[in-house]
Amino acid sequence: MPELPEVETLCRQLRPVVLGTRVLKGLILDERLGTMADPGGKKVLSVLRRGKTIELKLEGDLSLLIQLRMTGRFHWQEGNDVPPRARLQLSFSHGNLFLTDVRRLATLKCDCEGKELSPGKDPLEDLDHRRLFEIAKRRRLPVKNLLMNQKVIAGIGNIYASEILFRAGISPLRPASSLSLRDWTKIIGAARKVLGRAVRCRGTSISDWRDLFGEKGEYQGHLLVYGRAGEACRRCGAKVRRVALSGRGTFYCPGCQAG
DNA sequence: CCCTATGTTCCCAA
DNA sequence: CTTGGGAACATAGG
Repeated sequence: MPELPEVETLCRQLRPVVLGTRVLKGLILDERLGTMADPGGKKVLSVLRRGKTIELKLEGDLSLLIQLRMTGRFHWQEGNDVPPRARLQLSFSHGNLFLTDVRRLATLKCDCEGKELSPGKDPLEDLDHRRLFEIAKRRRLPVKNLLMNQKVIAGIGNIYASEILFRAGISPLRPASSLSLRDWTKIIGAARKVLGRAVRCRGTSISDWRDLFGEKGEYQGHLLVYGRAGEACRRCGAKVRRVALSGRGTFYCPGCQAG
């Protein structure tokens, strides 16, 4: 479920809660998650977002890298009740951090080497239209698929890709190679606007996304095309269309995104 | 039974 | 070797 704004929301909420405090105990509750070096007794040094990955850096060069994938969620609970579908528990003196996950697709990687991750560029920081143009000019895949390539841009998923392209006025079906430098400038501007606002709204809760404290986000009220197939475009009144690209629902307005 | 679902990775064909 | 698409992963809901 979580894309950049949802993961960023979790990181921002986690920091004041766990930064500088000590993990008392770490428990893997679902074997499928894999193994983890014992985080017991270690202080949380930083909480970082890299694309859609959350990195908890602990003392002793121990990093926990968590990808929530489709249905992974973090919960902070002051009591010791284990929520349903819990897969990971980190206990602190003042509460517990749980990872729950209905579909069990989330992953945990434990890195004791202190290695740095190298995902794509972050759309809220170092995105450069010239670089994207160079990457795109030899690619024939639809521009939406390139936007969702985490090695190119880290953090954009299926919901925000449609929203960003709508705001940029560019059809998601266009081959990446057909975009001009100016098109990429528009996309970067739209991405910053959409993602920035979504972060301030604490994400999009159209089905089951909830933040660290179980609260819904508010960006679902700002969606202009995602999930609106057959409804009138809020900008031009044309019917919003849904097509499938690589099996993913893709929404756009044929009026506003003709080119 | 069918299809859909906010993600990533593996496999295969071009 | 690269590119891009589909299946798989696992589960729920319409």
